[in-house]
Amino acid sequence: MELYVERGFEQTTVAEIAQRAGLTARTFFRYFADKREVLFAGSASLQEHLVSALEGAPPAAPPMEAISTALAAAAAMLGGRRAYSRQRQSVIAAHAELRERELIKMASLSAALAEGLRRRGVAAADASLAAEAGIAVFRVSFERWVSEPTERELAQVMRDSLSQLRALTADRGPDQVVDAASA
Amino acid sequence: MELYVERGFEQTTVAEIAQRAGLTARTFFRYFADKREVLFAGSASLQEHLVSALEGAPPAAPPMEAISTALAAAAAMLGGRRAYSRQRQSVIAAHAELRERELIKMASLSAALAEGLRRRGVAAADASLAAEAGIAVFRVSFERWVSEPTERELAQVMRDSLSQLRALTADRGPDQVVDAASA
DNA sequence: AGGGTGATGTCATCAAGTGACATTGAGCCA
DNA sequence: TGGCTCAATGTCACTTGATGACATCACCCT
Repeated sequence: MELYVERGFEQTTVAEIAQRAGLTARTFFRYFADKREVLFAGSASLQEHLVSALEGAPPAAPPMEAISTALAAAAAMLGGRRAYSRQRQSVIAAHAELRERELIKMASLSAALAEGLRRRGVAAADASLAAEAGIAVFRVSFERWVSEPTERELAQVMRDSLSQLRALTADRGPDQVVDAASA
Repeated sequence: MELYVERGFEQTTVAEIAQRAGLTARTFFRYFADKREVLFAGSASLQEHLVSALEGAPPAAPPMEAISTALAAAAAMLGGRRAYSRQRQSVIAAHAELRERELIKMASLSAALAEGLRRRGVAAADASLAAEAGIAVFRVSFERWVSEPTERELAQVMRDSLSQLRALTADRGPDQVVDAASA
């Protein structure tokens, strides 16, 4: 991480990372599948937390409410380290390869949430859609949280984004409003 | 594509691809930034189509309606080649590196849609959220369309998924229903 | 003490990707 | 016709990422 910040991701070689850690490049690859993975080491534990939060939601809660519980757990894990998150995010944002890796982690998160929902008895179709929507909220919220100058809490940003999504999907425009009124 | 199907993505080398095309590896890299990009050559044109469909939506249409128009355009482009889409999808699904690339293409699509919405006068926050939600619908729909045995049209799957998302986000569970009734 | 076990190092090798420069060939113009 | 230009392609050399095979070393257990 030090090296990535100092000289950029592409400009730092695995040999250098290993050297600074007092190890060999070969050893590096025994701990990290590739050069990018260093920045995503914590993502597995984040995923576990989200899933277990999902499991802890009231059984009667509808899918998006359960997702909201999971998002709150995410906020609790990440919300305390805004400075670090900013630094990490700026490294990732600067390199397409890293953004790719981040996206696949998000996709994995989405899949895990969908599976968690299915275990709660949610229909498969609803589950993946709700999970995708939840991840969309996560992504947008996190980005806002690190980039906004205001010091709004991550959990709050997430709640706001979710209700914003609700409003957006509910808004079917003038035509549909007329239809609904005449129905 | 032939080689990727024949022997898998990792097992085929750029030298082999170039040889089958009657070229040199060096020349391959003049056409494709990397080995993965071959499978995503058409994505730029897909993105252009979606954005111009978005621009063509009625100015008064709310964000998600405009997004829905763009999704219809996507369905029109892709809906006719289910067999090819299946083959391509199976190659991509089998390799994490390819899924990464696909995800970043989707993210690029999302960013383009968000920008298109902003040009329509949608607030930035709404725009990115609506775009993300739209891409979520796209992703889920496409996956269903290639994997379902039924021969439902892609456009239809997309419409169904979108209204499903509407229902999911609207469902706030028993508590909120009571609140709403007492309000 | 001796032996197993896990972490690390060493070496060799392959494939991805890139920069610098040479070659070819098609079209064009005086 | 002869020569020029320009784009596409080839050739070569090199760096780096990544992996397999095998050697070593330190430590723990009995």
